[in-house]
Amino acid sequence: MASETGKQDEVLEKAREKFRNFLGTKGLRITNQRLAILDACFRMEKHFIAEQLLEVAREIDRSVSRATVYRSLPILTESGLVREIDVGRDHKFYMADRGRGSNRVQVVCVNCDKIFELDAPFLEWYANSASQKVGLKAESIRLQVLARCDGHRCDNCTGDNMQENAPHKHEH
Amino acid sequence: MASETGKQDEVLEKAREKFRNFLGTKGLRITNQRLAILDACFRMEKHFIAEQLLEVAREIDRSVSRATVYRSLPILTESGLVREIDVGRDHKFYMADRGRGSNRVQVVCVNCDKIFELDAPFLEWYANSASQKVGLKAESIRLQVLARCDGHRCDNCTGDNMQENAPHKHEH
DNA sequence: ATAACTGCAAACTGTTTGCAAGCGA
DNA sequence: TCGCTTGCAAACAGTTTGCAGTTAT
Repeated sequence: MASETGKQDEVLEKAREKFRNFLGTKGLRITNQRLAILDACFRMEKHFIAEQLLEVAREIDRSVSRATVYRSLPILTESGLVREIDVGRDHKFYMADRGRGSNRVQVVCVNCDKIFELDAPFLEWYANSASQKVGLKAESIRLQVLARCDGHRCDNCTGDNMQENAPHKHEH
Repeated sequence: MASETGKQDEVLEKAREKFRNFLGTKGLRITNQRLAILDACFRMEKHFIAEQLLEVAREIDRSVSRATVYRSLPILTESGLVREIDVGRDHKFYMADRGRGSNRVQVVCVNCDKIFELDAPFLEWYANSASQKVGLKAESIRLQVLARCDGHRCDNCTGDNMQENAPHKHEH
């Protein structure tokens, strides 16, 4: 448990440093609110929406406002520290990027709204291939499956939320 | 050209019939507005948004209102006559389903907002495989590539819109 | 010092909804 | 006739923005 916590701290420390660097490079200022929002992102184990982020960020710094959360999310996304995951539901989801990269499939349960993620290494190659076919240059890719737990509720519904994926290898 | 038009009429006639059947089966009523909206969908060559659909539907039946368009789209989608394509931009896009099925990739140009579509037959298999891994049952899948025309504008930007795809075979 | 940043509240945008009137079966 | 459908306008939800005060550099 101690080593777990230590590992998380290390991840957070790296993220903070990367964020400071990013802000510096871009000529943006390092503010308490931005740091609080970054920390909040990494406190979340799973995918989160802006409103939840606001809540957690406020636990860290009372002064954080909704507007600042919304203004910070694009910055965090651009810095690569946070991934935006739009599954076409009501809200956009976000998730701290803990180094898994973005070649992933999201399996979204339409019953419980939870998001599972799986690795899909072939995605990058595929994006390039498809873009080239129409004369464009790939920038990002998104592969999502809407699915449901037929009748019985899925593990995720009943138990707690382990949607923070299990990597798998099969890529055909 | 005559044969082209003839073919389109045939497609439309089939769509109307399918729609009538669907409505009947579901105990929904066949109204002029719903028929006008269906026709409008098939008048659009490319992807469209609700507002554009309203405009065209009104050319067919002056009385069609925005509310009815929004209320009809889910019905049309459920009937399989129209596909909903959410690319995570501001609007949702829709497109009449002319029998190509839904195993397709969308390549979205971030410069001109146009959507190219390509066949991706492996998608269905992949959706099932991924869903199974997390214990769910696949319902629909979505594969999208955001891309840009690096520097020069893409064919689609300059010319007219041929985003109504070119099928391709490569599926690895 | 000064330009970037912030919170607040109002504005926006696409979509949904309540309601009374209309109309298909 | 009966109740599903409709148009209208108001409501909604998530997000963005203008502004005046605050703060990092």
